[in-house]
Amino acid sequence: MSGEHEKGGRLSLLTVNRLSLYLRRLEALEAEGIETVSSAQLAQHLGITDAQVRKDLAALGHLGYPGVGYYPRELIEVLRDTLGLQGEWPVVLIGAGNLARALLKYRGFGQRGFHIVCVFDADPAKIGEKIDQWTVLAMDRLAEQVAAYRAQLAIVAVPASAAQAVADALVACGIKGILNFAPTVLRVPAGVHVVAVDLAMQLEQLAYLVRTQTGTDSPPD
Amino acid sequence: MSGEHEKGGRLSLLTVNRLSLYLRRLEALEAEGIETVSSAQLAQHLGITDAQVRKDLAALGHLGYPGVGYYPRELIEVLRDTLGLQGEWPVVLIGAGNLARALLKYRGFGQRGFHIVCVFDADPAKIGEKIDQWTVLAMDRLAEQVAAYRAQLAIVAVPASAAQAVADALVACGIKGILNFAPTVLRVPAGVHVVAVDLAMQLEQLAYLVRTQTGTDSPPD
DNA sequence: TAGATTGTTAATCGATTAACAATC
DNA sequence: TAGATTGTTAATCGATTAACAATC
Repeated sequence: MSGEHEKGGRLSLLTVNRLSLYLRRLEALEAEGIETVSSAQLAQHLGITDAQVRKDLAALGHLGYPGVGYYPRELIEVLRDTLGLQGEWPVVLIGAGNLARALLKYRGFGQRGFHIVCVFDADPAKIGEKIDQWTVLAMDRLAEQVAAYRAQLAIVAVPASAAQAVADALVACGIKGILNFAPTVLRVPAGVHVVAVDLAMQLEQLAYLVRTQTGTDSPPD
Repeated sequence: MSGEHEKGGRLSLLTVNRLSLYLRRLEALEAEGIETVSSAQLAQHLGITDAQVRKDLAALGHLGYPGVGYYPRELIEVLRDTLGLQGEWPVVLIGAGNLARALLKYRGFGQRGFHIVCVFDADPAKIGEKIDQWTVLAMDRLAEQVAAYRAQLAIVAVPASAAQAVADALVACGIKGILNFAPTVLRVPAGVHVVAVDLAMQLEQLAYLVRTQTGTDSPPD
């Protein structure tokens, strides 16, 4: 219905991530009532080159107007379409610990059409517990719920020691994408995707940047 | 004292991230009592090529033994040194909402020498509140605490609308690295580093992967 | 010695940028 | 028309991989 001759799933993940950032910025601009925006303006906001912005957007079609720029309203539509954000995505959450609870309350997912439909935990003490609108379910009800909601995405927020077994169970249920918060590498078969959010690794990266640029040779103290 | 002729701060961030993953794997191997490991074994675990592993590790010195492999014990030492994990890193946390609380309880940071030394929030209702060992402080005490702990790193876990002002305050205090959880692009001066953990973006990336590989053209329902 | 594995080179691959004709 | 800005090409830059001599 929309985006007839899309340019396929050929976008690199680096590009896809930038598209997410463009989308967010464009939504803010539209909310401000801005009518047009140039590649140079978008680029400056994100701290990248204008050529990069044009190349990324040109991959989605002829969306810009020479001499004018881009219309946020039009671009938002195409970006949502490209990123698959026009529909709703049911997501199952595995884990009911501190991080999982924070993710349940995070508003950012819902804004993008991602809805956590149920929460699971292996700990018998947590089963049946109410967290806002959710009730923690036992792991043996995973397959049934994934099927009922036709969920393709899962968030794994369990300890590293349990993560691989959880991933195996998710794959067995037909889950196709896993957002993994456990600090471990998950092995999944081809056709299943894992995106890792590795908090300690990110902090290590930051520490490396600071330590190697500051000129200070070691952390203080 | 350690790592005399280090090969400098020339490592790309992609490499640094892989070093973090090698380190974690090597620690697990050492705990299992494994004496040697080859680049091929490390590569298989991470799903990358053995040439990549050797190239990454060769950048840190001649650490491998032809015909033998690498000794986890030795490599761990060098990796910790390279990543700046030999000392302790005091970190200030801005925000005392759900995500911030989850981060306070996250054990993974402490294992790597990152310690959250204090927590700040702008909401007067939260000031003085006790969260485990921490007491939520007012933002006007930021400069004093950053100086007292000689903190160089900060974690920003506040709403997007407040994030830039928080970043500005952190920069003014001399913070050199910011781990940003707010879904917004932070502008900071040269010499200050930002690493973004953008949860919605990561989920969008996953949705893109699933949608473009499954053959399904749109999310279910 | 034979077998295993490294470190490194050269080749490949992919992503970014500069530049500019085409367009409005 | 003059000015602004796109889409795209070619050049550049950087990261990954294959291959293999050197090493133990």
